[in-house]
This record gives sequence, structure tokens and C-alpha cells, in this order.
Amino acid sequence: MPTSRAAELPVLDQPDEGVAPCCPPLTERPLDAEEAERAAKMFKALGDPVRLRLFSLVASHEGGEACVCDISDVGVSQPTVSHHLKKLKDAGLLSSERRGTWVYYRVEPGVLAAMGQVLTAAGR
Amino acid sequence: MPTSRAAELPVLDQPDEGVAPCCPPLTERPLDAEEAERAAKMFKALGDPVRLRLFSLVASHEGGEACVCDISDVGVSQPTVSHHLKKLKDAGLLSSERRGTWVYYRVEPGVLAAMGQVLTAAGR
DNA sequence: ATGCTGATTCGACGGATGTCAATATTGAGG
DNA sequence: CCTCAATATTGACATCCGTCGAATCAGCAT
Repeated sequence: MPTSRAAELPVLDQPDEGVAPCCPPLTERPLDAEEAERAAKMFKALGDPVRLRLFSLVASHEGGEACVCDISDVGVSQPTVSHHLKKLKDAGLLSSERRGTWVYYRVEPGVLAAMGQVLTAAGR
Repeated sequence: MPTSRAAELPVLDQPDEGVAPCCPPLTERPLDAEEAERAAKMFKALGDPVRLRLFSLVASHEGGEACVCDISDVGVSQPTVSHHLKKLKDAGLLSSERRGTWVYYRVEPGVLAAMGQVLTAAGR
């Protein structure tokens, strides 16, 4: 089991917004090719059941981060888990940090809100 | 979890969500295999740049619907456009209706809000 | 009917993707 | 140093996916 993490979580929650201005809400105006390319990359990353579960496991984990060892039980081999985590990281949805033997993944702050705003033109 | 959430953020539209209970917010608890399968299907549908543009074209079009002829200019051949529209339809994101010579696609009501809620745990 | 236009379907092709076993890397401990 | 446990990388394989041209279907008109 992972060692207990120091109680020094970065409290950087700005009021709201702030991160990843990938593109306007889908309902506001047609996305151009470039915007679509960027946004589609994120949606694509969540477009695989295993990746979506892994992401959800991290996102719902205490402290907003999770050790790989805590989330590896999704029905595929360990290399496959690693592969998917890498993809989520490449898509900008997760970040990783090695602490001793274990590697911790956390949800990149803001991306959830950013993607949510692309779908629902709530505030704007 | 350091979020305060006390502030008066942009008032959400209606208190009732209503449609498409695909699965809980990703941050609430880990998705099980079945939920992930369902939700991933939608994200996957938006995970292609051309599809995302087509969807955005429909979603942002006047009246919430658009004729295929109005949105076919996204840089791929017309059969490919048709193929992508079919995929969006199969994923439950669009519906189509033929009116005379033309076929109109419209955003299936509620799906945007539903997907948005999966990303941002608004209701909570 | 014949033709025309808008849209879907078919068949094929190349490239991307998910998966695994095997191997390599990294750090902790003896 | 050596060994072990946790992750990552490699290489191979089968399948899926986006794309196109050609053919087909569906209305509307002459």
C-alpha cells in the first residue's frame, strides 16, 4: 500500500474557469477545423471504456489522485493499463508523478470544467 | 477536497435534469464496466474532428436542426459525411428526418446536458 | 417513364487502435 | 551488489476506423 501523502495538497482552486480554453461551446457556433482537432482529442481519450473507467477511478479517488496500483483492476493486463494511462496523459487529461516505488495520476485541474463547458453553454 | 463551492456560480438552467441517465459524474464514484461502455460510446462519437464539426454545425444551426446540404462542407467527401452522421445517430446524439428531397439532422434533446453532467458534477 | 439532385449504402484500402506476453526500467531493501 | 515489486516500453497481432469512388435509393420535376 502507498504511504500516506503529506497533508499539503495544492489548493489552487480559482473561483472557476481559468483553464484550457480549447474552444467555444458546440452550440454557440460551428467549430473550425483547428478547434475540432483539439477538442476531439480530449473526447477521443474518453471514448474507450477502459480509459473512461481509469479516468473515473482517478477522478473519484480521494485527494483527486490515485496510485496505479489502486486502479489497475479494470479487466485488462497491466501493460494495457499503463498504455491507457499514457494516452490520457498525452491528451492532457491526467498528469503523473512518481513517488518512490509508486506512480500517482491526478486529474489535470480544469479539464473537466473545460470539457463540460464545450458541451453545455451554461455560464457564458 | 478543497473546493468551497459556496459562491453563486452561473445559475444552472433548470433544477431538473430530465434526460439520458447514462451514468453518474465521473468524479462521484468509479464507473462500472457497463456504465463506462455506455458513456464511452458517446464520447467516442465526438472523438473525431469531422464528426465534432458536423455535430457542432447541427447544434449551432438555427432551429437546432440542419439539412445535410447545409453542413456537407467539412473537407471530406459527401459519402463520408453521411457515414459520420450515421455514427452520430447510432450513438444517440442526433436524429434525422426526411422532408422531401432533403434530410434534416437535429441534436437529440438532453444529450448535451447529460454528457455535461457526467463531466461536471453540477447537480451534486 | 426519364432525368436530375440530394443522400445513403457498398466494397475496398491503408492506417490507427486495443490487447497481450516478454522485456526493460526504476526505486526500495536487504 | 543483488533481488524484488511497481510501471513502462517493445513488438506483434487482430480488429476497428476513416476515407474514397462507385453504385444505389428517394423525391421531385419535366
